[in-house]
Amino acid sequence: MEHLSSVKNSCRLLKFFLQSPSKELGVSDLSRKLTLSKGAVHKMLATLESEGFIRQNPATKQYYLGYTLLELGNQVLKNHNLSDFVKPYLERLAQMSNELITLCVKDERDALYVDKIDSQYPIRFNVDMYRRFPLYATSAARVIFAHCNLSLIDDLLKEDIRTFTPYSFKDPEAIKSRLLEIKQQGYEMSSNMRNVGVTGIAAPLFDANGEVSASISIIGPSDRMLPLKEKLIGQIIEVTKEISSQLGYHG
Amino acid sequence: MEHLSSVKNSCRLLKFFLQSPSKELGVSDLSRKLTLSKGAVHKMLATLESEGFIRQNPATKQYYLGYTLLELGNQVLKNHNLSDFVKPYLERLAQMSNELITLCVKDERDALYVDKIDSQYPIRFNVDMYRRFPLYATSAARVIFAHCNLSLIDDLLKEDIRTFTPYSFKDPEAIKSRLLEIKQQGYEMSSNMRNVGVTGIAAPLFDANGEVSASISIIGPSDRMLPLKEKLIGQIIEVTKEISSQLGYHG
DNA sequence: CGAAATCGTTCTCTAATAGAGAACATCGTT
DNA sequence: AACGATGTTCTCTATTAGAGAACGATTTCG
Repeated sequence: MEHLSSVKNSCRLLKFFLQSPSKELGVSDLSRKLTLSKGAVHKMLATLESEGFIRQNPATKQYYLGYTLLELGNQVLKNHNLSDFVKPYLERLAQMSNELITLCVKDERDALYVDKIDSQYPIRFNVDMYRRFPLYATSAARVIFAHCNLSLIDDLLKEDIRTFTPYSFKDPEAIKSRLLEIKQQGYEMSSNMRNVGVTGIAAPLFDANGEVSASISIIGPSDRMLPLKEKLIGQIIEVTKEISSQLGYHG
Repeated sequence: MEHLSSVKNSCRLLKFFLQSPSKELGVSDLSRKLTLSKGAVHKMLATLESEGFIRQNPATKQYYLGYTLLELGNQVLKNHNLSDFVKPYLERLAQMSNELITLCVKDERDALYVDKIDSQYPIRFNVDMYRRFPLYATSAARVIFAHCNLSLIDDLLKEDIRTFTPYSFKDPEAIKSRLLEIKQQGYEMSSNMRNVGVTGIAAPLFDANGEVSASISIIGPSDRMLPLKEKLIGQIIEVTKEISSQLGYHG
């Protein structure tokens, strides 16, 4: 099955803005990074601009992401029924713990947070919403990862492991055995993996088919989280079980 | 200048999800609506799926917008400095009026709300964020429209006027003369144009070049807004003048 | 229950074009 | 003034985009 090359390259172009530190990018820069000719990149940009996906700064002649992408991104959120369904449960957890509560979903080989309720503490942890990260990187992601096919797990762990702190997993085998643990005990708790001094507790959401494609987590400073860990683990398991059964899961 | 046809068609395909009532669309449906062959649409969808812009529901075989678009849309918001800059002023207006405050921007021939602060009243008006609408449709948009080139104005008013209520403008000449009024008095106030029983008051933001590409508005139920209109007009003009001068405008 | 319609997918084929590369115009810098 | 960077425009051909037909699998309906 062949893909449309120019479409694929345009998608790569747009996504390049996600990993670029500057919000405006030039033709030459893009052509180098994407290893495409300047002419080709220019034609792609012109086409994307005509559809509102890209705009050009008249002053700098450089290009930036257009509002049409904002419209489309918002549509993705609107389509996402799970958030609406889960929201009341997140709020309940937030009230019980007063820490950051997140809803995390899987997308192919990545995970991302699609909803959250912030803690009310003056010192609180914050997550980047709507940004991809590896399935092994955070508690919320790992608890989903643990329920994935073994083939996906092996496949992903074959690649280079991205570490975020000195305490992050870096050995594929260590991750794999942790995933087994997670699956057995039904939740995941970890500290310092993604951010030093931060502890996350996460539990999976099962849908009617018994599949796990989302998770809920409580995240906060370790000094507040660890003393309450038994209580928090109990709460998150209770709530996620209730959601799963509401989703039609009989496990 | 030729555009890349497959890229253009893929953009059209993605945008079609914005105007579709259902969040999942099939190949046949899309091919009919876009007047493209099923084979071509299928190839586009497969390519977009490989880049995370589209996903397929295995159960229904239909397609829906992917999380990558959420990432990109979020990036657009992050890049948008104006919101950060303007936010404190919006909050000030919100405190003063306790009605919905919006930040509206122009994008080509459309306008969209990119930021807002909700009213605290139990009965309050709400706007769709990040959705395009015509430059003549709302107070917030018209106050921007009034400062556009005459060529753009004439161009846009040549097309069919979309009306939203029985009170919406539908005559191009009426709109044009209203735009002159707006430009002269420096603000716009209107009722029932977009939603019956709703009144909006809007004033433009001038940048350092004296251009208007954004506006701020106060929107609420007419029965609360109208008795206070002098006060509200004064407040919004005061605040927008302050923002404009902070943006480097000396007018 | 079986026929017919509709679906998504795959295939073939050629007219159309995507993309490399060179040339050009316009900057700001040295 | 010359240079190096940019964005833009051009030419040209190997590639491919997209129409249309055919496929198997579902679903619909008589």
